[in-house]
Amino acid sequence: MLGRMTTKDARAAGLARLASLAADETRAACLLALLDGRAWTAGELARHCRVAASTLSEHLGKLVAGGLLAEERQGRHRYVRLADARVAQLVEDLAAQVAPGAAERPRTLRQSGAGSAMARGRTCYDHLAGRLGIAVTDALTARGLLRQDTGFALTDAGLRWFGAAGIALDRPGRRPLARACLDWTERRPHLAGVAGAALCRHALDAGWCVRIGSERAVKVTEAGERALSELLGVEAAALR
Amino acid sequence: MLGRMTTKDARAAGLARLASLAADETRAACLLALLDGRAWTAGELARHCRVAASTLSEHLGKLVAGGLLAEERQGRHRYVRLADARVAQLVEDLAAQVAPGAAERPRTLRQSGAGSAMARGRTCYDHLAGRLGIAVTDALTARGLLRQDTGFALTDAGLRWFGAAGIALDRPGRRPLARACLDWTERRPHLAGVAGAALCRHALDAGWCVRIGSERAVKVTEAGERALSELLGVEAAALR
DNA sequence: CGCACGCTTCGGCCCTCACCGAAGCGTCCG
DNA sequence: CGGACGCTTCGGTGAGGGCCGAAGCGTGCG
Repeated sequence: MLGRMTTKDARAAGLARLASLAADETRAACLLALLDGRAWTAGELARHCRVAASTLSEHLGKLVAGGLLAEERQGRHRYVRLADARVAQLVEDLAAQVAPGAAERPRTLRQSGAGSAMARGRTCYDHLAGRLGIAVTDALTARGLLRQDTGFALTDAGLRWFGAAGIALDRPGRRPLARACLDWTERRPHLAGVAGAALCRHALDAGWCVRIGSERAVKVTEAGERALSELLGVEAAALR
Repeated sequence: MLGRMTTKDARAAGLARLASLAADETRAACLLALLDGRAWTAGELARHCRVAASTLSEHLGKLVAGGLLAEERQGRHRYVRLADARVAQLVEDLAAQVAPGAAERPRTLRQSGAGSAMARGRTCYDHLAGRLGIAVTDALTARGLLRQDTGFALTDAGLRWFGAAGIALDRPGRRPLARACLDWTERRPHLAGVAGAALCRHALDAGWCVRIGSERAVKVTEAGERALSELLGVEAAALR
């Protein structure tokens, strides 16, 4: 491997370097944990992964150097989060690829309890997932606001719906307005991209749903059930 | 890491195992080479990667066992190809993530020659890429056949266009009809998914373009220029 | 039939890297 | 100001894995 570098070699080396960041179980656990879109401290991640703080510190160094994580120092804390939506999508895609067959197996009661809260509704980086995310996506599709049969895009009626609901769709950079994200509990695509993020933010801001516990799970409020029913015709039963 | 397995640990372990398949430079080079969508023999890949046949044999074993590659034995040859479109998309996504900034650098004349043929037109697994792929995608968009502003989906007019052109859009399984694939030379999305694959196959079958050399590059024929101009209004200048 | 060829298996080498505990550094609080 | 706390650096250890050449096995050609 000592020959002069060709373009092809450089691409392969870059790909290998990127993949190696996720090729360690502890770093993979960090990436999955950070998929909730929030910033974690190094200590929280160390406890979550059950490794020494020193070990995790080295992992964070690599993930930050590799561009997958962004860090923010506050006092004696080191907060890290996924660098951007691109990275989040990549981790999601990788996790979705591995999921087939691995996710469903008997769990203990306590875990299945937490699991079912996650399955009901959760955030996936910056948008809604779980049965909640699917229900919203399906409702948008059924009402002709989102088109899934020929790809994945909002319709003109969909654009108007977001406007009427008072949900602004700012477009920063080249991020797509609507994108499909494979839901790993439901095994079906839910709405991601700018529209998914705006909808999730609005749902949290307007009190349609609230975060429960310190994890990614969210719970739909009564006001949220009313709003989703009125605006999208979502059945309350689809959220349980 | 000896505690009882939780669901979370299993997900992280699976993600790490998947990523580790691409975390080696030789295996990464194999995956990138196989992105042309064709089947390579083990020996071809070994020469391509400049490693001993025995080394490459072990790599292929891991990639096949990991589900990334499908193999087919014919006589004393072992042909391998990417397992399916999902895997191809994953490799593309990973490669696109690493590309920013790494792809453009001065090359030798010979390499830049090969590079410019690749940049003009090539296959990306099973669809068209390079300036050719972008030109087609842009033409579809300009004619209102493909919608990119609110996501990525064919329009009803687009569905009719495929029908009128005699290009069948069979939908095997859950693969999306239209999907955006980031072009690593043009840095913009081109058409992938069922429609992209059907269009590419039709272009090759109808002689709109032909493969040149033994690599991924393709060349638009005169008949292809006429057809693309008539059917989509693609300017010949956009293909050079 | 026998040799050439493509691929695989095996043994051994060496490098990489995840892990830990101890020690050090900076921040925050009492 | 001193101690608790969060994080980082460092040295050492051990496991894993990529690499090769040699040898083995099966296929296909002359």
